Amino acid sequence: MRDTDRDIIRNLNLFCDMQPQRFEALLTAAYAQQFPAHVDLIREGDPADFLYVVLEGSVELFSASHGRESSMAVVTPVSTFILAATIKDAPYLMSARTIAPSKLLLMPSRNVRSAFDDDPDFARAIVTELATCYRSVVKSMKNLKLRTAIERVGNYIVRLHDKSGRADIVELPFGKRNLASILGMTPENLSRAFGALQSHGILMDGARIEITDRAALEAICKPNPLIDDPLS
Amino acid sequence: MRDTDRDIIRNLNLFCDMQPQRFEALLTAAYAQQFPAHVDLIREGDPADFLYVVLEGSVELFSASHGRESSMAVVTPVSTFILAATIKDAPYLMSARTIAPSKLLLMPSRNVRSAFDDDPDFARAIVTELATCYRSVVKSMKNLKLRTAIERVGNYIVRLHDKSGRADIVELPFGKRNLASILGMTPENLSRAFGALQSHGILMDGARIEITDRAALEAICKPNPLIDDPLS
DNA sequence: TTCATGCATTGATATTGATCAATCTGCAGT
DNA sequence: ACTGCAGATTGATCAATATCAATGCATGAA
Repeated sequence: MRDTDRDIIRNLNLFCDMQPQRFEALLTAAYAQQFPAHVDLIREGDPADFLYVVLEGSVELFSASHGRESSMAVVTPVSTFILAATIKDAPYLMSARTIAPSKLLLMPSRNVRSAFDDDPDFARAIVTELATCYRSVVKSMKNLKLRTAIERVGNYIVRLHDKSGRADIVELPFGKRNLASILGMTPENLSRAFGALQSHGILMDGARIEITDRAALEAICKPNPLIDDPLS
Repeated sequence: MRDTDRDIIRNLNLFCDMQPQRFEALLTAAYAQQFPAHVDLIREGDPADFLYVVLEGSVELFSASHGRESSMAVVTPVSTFILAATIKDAPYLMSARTIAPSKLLLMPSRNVRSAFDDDPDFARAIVTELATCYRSVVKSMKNLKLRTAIERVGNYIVRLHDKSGRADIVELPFGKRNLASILGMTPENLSRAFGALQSHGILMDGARIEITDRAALEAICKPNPLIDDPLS
């Protein structure tokens, strides 16, 4: 593994408090690998053999049942995914595939679990990480249950706007097909929602969105920090 | 606090590995309290001053935003709620109210956090608990995104049936209004879903449900262990 | 008992969002 | 450049679910 990757991982909240020799041991058992876009990584129901860290690119977590399929989340650098399955030594609840060429780190779950048993600092870091993941799913669920499709799309744009430091123009970080599924709607409806929002402060141009009237946008989509704020 | 309560709490996965004196310290700072039905316990956005344990009764976790409201989960004895907020010292993401007369244990969050800092065994127990909570929300989300209203209702009945040890007749553990909200639909639609399922292996009578043809019920609602199985 | 209240049910209708179909666009590969 | 393909858009229609309204049915209080 390249030293730059090593340092990036080392600086993750999850690993930064680990005892150095434990961290090295964990890394020795792990390996980084480059994947092309649209490659299946894991399949729900399979045993959780590895904990994954996204170093570059992006990964879609999705789930399917009886012919239907839905995206649950997109994981971007630098964060882990399927930590809960790894910890519980339980089957994955979600499948994963790359949506862009991606560099991933694979850590054998057994090693993660034993590090977690031996290193109280690591265990604590995992608690915090899991609590954050939990709260983030709860927020997604509130987003789904308490909002209409248009509100979900509007708030997604508001968040993008904030993440960009309120730039006039923001760009969708992945395809509309994926976004629609994440937001719990069909691509057709996402398209129509974008259309409808153009009279409420935005201007679409392909994957680029110009925010022309933030106040109007907020008026229509009613942001709520207890749903949208990634912190808190 | 009564000794029986003490023993019940002590036997929770979350607390059973704690060092005895830490457990006692935690309990000393905590207090049990009886609440009538339909009492508001916490409001989303408030600081997480206490970790709650449901000893008796049942508690609804719900959330509201701009006039809409939705139940997220019902917590029954013996389990904790809002653990993630307590750990992160972050505001509650959900509100809580009793739906039946309930006995609750309130543990000051500061004490929980310091026990978690000092006691590696407790920290590990919390990890497991949080991982379980996380996976349970993910399952709820899959349930919502991958299924129709009727399938959600059907699978809810299948789960009830299993929990009862496959008794011929099961009883809804709380009101249909709450159930509808949990399952992401209106009470009217829940009513209609029950009606529709009567031609698929069940027989409704108020809050009592007779399962007359489990196979027919499963055929219509297509259970999936990666959504419905509380373990795994 | 009687009333009032809240929940459940039922039917009619409205709205939302999904599906289907056709077209368009932009990019990758040749 | 051309071709082919996947994704995006648009419109028409359909299905699912919500809303509104009316009624019925319990339960508990007076």
